[in-house]
Amino acid sequence: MPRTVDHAERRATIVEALLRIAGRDGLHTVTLRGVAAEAGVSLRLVQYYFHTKQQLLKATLDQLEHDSRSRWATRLAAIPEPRTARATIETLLAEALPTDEPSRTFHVVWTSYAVLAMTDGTLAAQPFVAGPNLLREQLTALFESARSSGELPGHGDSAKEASGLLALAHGLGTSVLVGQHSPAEAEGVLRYHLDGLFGRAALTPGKTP
Amino acid sequence: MPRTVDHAERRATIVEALLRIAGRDGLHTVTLRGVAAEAGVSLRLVQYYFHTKQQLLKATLDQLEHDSRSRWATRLAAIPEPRTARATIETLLAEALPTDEPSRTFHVVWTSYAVLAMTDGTLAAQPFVAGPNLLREQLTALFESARSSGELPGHGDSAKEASGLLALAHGLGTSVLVGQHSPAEAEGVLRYHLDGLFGRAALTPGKTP
DNA sequence: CCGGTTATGATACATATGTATCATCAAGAG
DNA sequence: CTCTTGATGATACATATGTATCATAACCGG
Repeated sequence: MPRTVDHAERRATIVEALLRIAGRDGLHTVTLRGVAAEAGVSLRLVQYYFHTKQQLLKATLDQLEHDSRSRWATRLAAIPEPRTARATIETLLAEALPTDEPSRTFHVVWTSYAVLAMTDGTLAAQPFVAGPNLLREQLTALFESARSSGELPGHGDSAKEASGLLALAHGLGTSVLVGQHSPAEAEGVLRYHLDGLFGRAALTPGKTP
Repeated sequence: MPRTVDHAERRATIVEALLRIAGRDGLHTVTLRGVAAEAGVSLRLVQYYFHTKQQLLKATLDQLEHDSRSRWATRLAAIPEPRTARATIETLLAEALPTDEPSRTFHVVWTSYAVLAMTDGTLAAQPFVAGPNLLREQLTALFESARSSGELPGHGDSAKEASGLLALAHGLGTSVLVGQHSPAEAEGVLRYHLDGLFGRAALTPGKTP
C-alpha cells in the first residue's frame, strides 16, 4: 500500500469546517468550495472524502448526533453522587439550551437540519424523532421512579410531563437562538418550571404557609 | 394613466406561490423562476413586483406575520362569551400548533425564516423577538388577572409561567412539524399542562382525595 | 388619435456551484 | 529500483440562478 492517511481525521476536520460555516453564516451558505477553504484543503479533497454534497451533509448530521450523545453521557456522568431525579432531569434538559458559543453553533446547525427534515423526506428524520423519543422515555422513567420514591409529589401523567418538559426546553432553546431570551433567562424559566414540578413551596423560602 | 393593475393582488398571488413552494419543498428550494411558474406568471413579473429576491423574501415574511396576527384576532374574537382566562390562553397557544395543512405550511415556512434569522443579521429579527415578546406580555397579563380573580390558584411568577408556556407551545409545534408528535398528541400535552396550572384536581374526575 | 406611462414578454449575462476528468505525486511492495 | 495504488492538485463542464436589457403591448389623458 502507498501512503495512507487517517481518513477519519481528515473527514473530521472537513466536517468541523462545515460546522463553523453553518454556525456562522447559516447552513444554506455552505458550499463545497467554502468548506474546502475553511478547512484549508483543496476542493478536490472534499470531493475525495465525501463523494457528493449530500454525503457530506449526511456525515455532518451524523457527527452532530454523535457529539450530542457523547455530551449527554459526559454530563450525566458528572452529576455528583446523591444522584437525584431532579438533578438528572435538569442535566438532560440543560443540554437543550445553547449556553456557550460551541453549544450555540451546535443548536443553530441542528435546528437548520431539523427544518430541512420537515420537507426533505430523503434526509433522515430519525435523529429528530427517534432521538427525542428516546430522551422522552428516559425522562418518563425518571419521573416514574421519582414519583414512587416520593421525590416527586402528587400523581400525574409522567409521559405527558416528559413530553411537555422536553418541548419546553426545546422551545426555550430556539428562543435563545433567535435572540428573544438570554441563556440565563431561559435557564431561569426552565428551573422555575422544574421547581413547580418538584414542589415549589419547599424551595421558595418565606412562602411556606 | 395607462392600464393599471392591482399591485397588491399580484404581489399576493406571487407571495402565495412562494409559500406553497416553501411549504412543500423547503424555503431553500425557492427560486424566482420556480415562484413564477408556480404563480403562473413570467419571471419578469416576479422581478417587476419585487425587484430583488431579498425583497420578495422580506415581503413574504411580512405577509406571514400579518396573516398570523389576523388569525389570532379571529380566534380570539371567536371565543364564546364567558371569556375565561383559561380559554383565552388556550386559544393563544393553540395557534402555535400546526393542525391543518395550511397551518403546517405556515409554521414550516415561519420556522425556516427563524432559522435564517439566527445567522443572517440583515433579516429582520423583530418578528421572532418582538412578536413572541408581545405575546408573552399578553399571557403574563392574563395570568395576573386570572390570579387576582381567583381563576388561577396559587402564587407564582406570571412572567416565567408565560415564557415557559410559550416555549412549551412552540416546542410542541416543532415536534409536530418534525413528525415526532401528532397534532392531537401535542394538543393533549398542552392541555395537560394547562390543566396542571389551573388546578388538575378540579378537572380530573375520580381523583379528588 | 396620439404620446407617454405602465405592464409584460423574451432574452441575454455574469456568476456560483456541484460534479467530472486528467494528470501528478508519494510511498511501500516485490 | 520500479511499479502499483492511494492521495491530491489543476481544471474543465454543465447547469441553475439572480439580475439586467431591450422591446412591445395595453391603456388613458390631452
